[in-house]
Amino acid sequence: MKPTVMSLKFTLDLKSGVPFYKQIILQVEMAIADGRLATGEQLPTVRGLAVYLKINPNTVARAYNELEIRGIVTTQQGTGTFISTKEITVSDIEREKILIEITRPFIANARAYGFSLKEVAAYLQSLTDVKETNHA
Amino acid sequence: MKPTVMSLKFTLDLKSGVPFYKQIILQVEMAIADGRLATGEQLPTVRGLAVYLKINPNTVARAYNELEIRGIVTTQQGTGTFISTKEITVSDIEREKILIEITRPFIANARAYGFSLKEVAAYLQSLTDVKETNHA
DNA sequence: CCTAGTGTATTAAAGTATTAGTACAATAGA
DNA sequence: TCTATTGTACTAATACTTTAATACACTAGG
Repeated sequence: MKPTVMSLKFTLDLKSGVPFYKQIILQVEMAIADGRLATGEQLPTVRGLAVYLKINPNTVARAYNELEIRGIVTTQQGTGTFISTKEITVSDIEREKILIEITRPFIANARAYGFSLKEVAAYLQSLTDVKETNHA
Repeated sequence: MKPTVMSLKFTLDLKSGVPFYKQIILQVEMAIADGRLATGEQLPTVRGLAVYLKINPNTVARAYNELEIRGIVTTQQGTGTFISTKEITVSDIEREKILIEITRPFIANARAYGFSLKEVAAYLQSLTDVKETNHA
């Protein structure tokens, strides 16, 4: 059975200010993350989802395009859009870039509060010690 | 001696596509993170930096405003903009509370990007190793 | 009180992002 | 091949973002 739009429960928050295509991306990513969409499975068609959400097909297509750029889905004109069978792998360099990006403002903030880098690092380290006893 | 624009080496990349005000925010954050700007120190004045970068004062002001919203700087009309000094006279317990408060969203963010706590802690640790060789 | 220096508010121009309308193109299967 | 189904391209309308011009308001020091 083909995955239906309904089974994925797509919704749009019109008041959030978040662009429709970004909301779609987010919901696809979440559906993959919690297993509602498995690798190889077909996404709702561009038109099908567009009709269901009462938006233009191009908006859905844009979401799918960005997901393809990120390597999350594969699209085939005339056939459909599918969850990539490949693992989502960003390069180590890309990954480090992201880590730097999100860490920088945190460190700036911590220092603004009078914490030294060393102190913050030690705290983070102490947290890992705690967590390790819980699970993986 | 008041901190000068020159001593912080502000620059704008006109071709990057990154908004000027975001570039300024980034450079202030980095200056704090690596110790070139300490708590209590004054940032370049809105006008001073605007003239130096050949942009409108409002653009600098916008950067400073966002930094204030993030709690990184404090502005006083007629006086200047300063790196926040929120540290004073809090107990160790209060201090740890603050650290937990500011660390929690950071960890949440990092995990949302697929980084494990261990991984983040290790990265922070690696940063301290570098910085320690420089100064306090 | 005045003045030089500081940040702020208002408005407008230009660029960019977002979405939709419409038409086109590729694929699979009868 | 034919046709229904799939994604795509192009264009334009609208809203948002970014920056600047200009004028205003607060503060410290003489």
